[in-house]
Amino acid sequence: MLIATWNVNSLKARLPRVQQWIEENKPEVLCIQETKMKDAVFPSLVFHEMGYESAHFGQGQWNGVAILSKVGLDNVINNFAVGEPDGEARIISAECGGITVVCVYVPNGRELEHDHYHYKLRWMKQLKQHVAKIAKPAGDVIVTGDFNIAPEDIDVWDPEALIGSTHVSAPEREVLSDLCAWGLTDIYRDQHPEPKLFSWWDYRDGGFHKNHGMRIDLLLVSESVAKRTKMTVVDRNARKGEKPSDHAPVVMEL
DNA sequence: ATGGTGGCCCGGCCA
Repeated sequence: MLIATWNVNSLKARLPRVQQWIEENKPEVLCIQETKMKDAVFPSLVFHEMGYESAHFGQGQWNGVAILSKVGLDNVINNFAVGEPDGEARIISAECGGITVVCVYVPNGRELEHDHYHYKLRWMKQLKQHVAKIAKPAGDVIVTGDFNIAPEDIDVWDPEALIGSTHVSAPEREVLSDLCAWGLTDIYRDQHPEPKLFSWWDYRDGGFHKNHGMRIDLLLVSESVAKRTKMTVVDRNARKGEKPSDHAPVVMEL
C-alpha cells in the first residue's frame, strides 16, 4: 500500500502531470496541497474515473487541500476539529483503509515576527489539538503534507545562509517537535539518516539543479504505522521536465 | 543580483 503527499502548486496548472504520476505510481492514498481552486472546479470526476474517491477543501486562488483514496474515504473533516476554524483552507482529514489521514498545508510564515509567522506557530499548536481530538497515539495515524518547516539543519542546503529566515527557526522546530511528541515519527528521516535529501527546490536561480532545497514535506506516522513501513522515497523525477511543481512527491509503502 | 521563477489572474502579491 502506497501513501503519498505532494504539494502540486496549483492543480489546474498541474493536472496532466498529477494524472500521469498517479497512473505511473498507483498510490492507494494521495494527499495533495495547494490545489488553488474552489471545490466547484475540483476534478473529482477525473479522479473517480481513475479509481479514486476524493475529498477537497478549497477556497479558490490560494491554499486548498485534498485526499484521494482507493481504500475508502470516510469521516471527512474540513478544517480543524477543535477551536476556531481557520479562515484558510489548509487541513483536511479522513479515514482511509483504517488509517486516520490528516493532510496539511502549514502557513509559510513569510518572515520572522511577521503576523503570518505567529499565525504559523498558532496553526501548528492547533494542529496538535486537532490530531489529539480525532486520533489516538496507539492507532494508525498519518499526519502529512507541506509543513513549511525543515526539522533539522541537515534538511536544508545551507543552514548558514538561512539563519534569520523562516522554516528553520527554533520556535518553528519546537512546535513541530511538540506535535511529534504526541506520538508521531518523521518516517522518511528515520529511514534516510543522511543530510541534504530534499522535497522542495525553489524555482528561482536553478535551485533544483544546484540541489538548493529543503525537506519540508513530511510523513509523520504513529508507532503502529512506523513499524509496518517498508519503504520511503522522494520522487525527484517528478520535479524534472515540463512545468513541474516546486515540490516532489514523498511516498511511503506499508 | 533587495534579484531570480512561476502560480494566481492581468497588477502586484504570494511562495
